[in-house]
Amino acid sequence: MSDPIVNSAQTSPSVQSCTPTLPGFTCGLDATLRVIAGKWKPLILYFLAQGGPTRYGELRRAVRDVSDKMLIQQLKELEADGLVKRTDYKEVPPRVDYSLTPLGRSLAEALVPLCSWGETHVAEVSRVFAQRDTSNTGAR
Amino acid sequence: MSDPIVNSAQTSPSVQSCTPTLPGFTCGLDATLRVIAGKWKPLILYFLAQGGPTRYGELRRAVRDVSDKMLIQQLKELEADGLVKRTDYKEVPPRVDYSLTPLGRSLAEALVPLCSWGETHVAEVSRVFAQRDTSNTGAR
DNA sequence: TCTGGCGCTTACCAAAAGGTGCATACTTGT
DNA sequence: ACAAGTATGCACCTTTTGGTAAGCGCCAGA
Repeated sequence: MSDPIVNSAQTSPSVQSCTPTLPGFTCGLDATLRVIAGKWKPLILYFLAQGGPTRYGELRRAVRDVSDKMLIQQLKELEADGLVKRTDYKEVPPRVDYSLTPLGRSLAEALVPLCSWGETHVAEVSRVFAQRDTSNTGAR
Repeated sequence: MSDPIVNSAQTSPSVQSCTPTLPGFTCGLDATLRVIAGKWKPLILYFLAQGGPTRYGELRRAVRDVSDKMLIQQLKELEADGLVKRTDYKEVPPRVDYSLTPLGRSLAEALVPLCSWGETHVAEVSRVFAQRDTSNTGAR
């Protein structure tokens, strides 16, 4: 029963700030991930962060390839989770817009590095995907 | 100073750095998200970033609730995508460990803000989930 | 009048994601 | 001898996710 794991930790140069025990989550990242789980949520948050209050239709066109069903659904969840605020101007042709709550805004800000990473490494990412597609004919 | 975010009061567009048109992606965030899609990938990356080279079993125990199938699968993808490196010491009782490539490390670093966000807002997040659970008996 | 847009809902389905459990080849501890 | 651990693979099956298509009430423009 002696511990066979000999972790020769050689001072990780960077990245180290995850509090070990949170109530219910393995770490802060875990908690965050559960909130932004969903194919479009990060994109929605990010878009709203950039554009300010946005009408449904605009959002729909901005987040490419999203369907009404999905967009509405994710927006509802984000709203229920207190990340976005829905404003319904009770007008004749429906008019509604969505904006970030302070909490949502803070999350959106935490997403910025991911966006930057993506921009910086588009080349690698593209290569990766090209490979994924050509390397097989059915799996995945 | 390195912080691009100018968090002013409100109604002002903070968060703005997403290059409008990338080849194939709607923006950098989109690209990133496709790479880290998968329930456990961010957690795996993050954990590896903290612990340095890690053996399979350790990882397995660290990322709570993950099954062998899933862990292996995601590790393979991460490896194929050039984010992690697998080292197989061809030993008698199998011994393998995983570590981040430079690319993987850079991504892991971009995840740090998300982790911090989660830590900072555990309270809110917990509330959200409690609500999700109690607010219904079948939907969602 | 017919068409189309607005914001949103619903029913129905296909695909993907993920879980369980068994198997492997070999070794070490009991 | 036997259970257990090590790193994976595989088959089977359930759950979740997401997409399609249709439609609704209302009004403006052709």
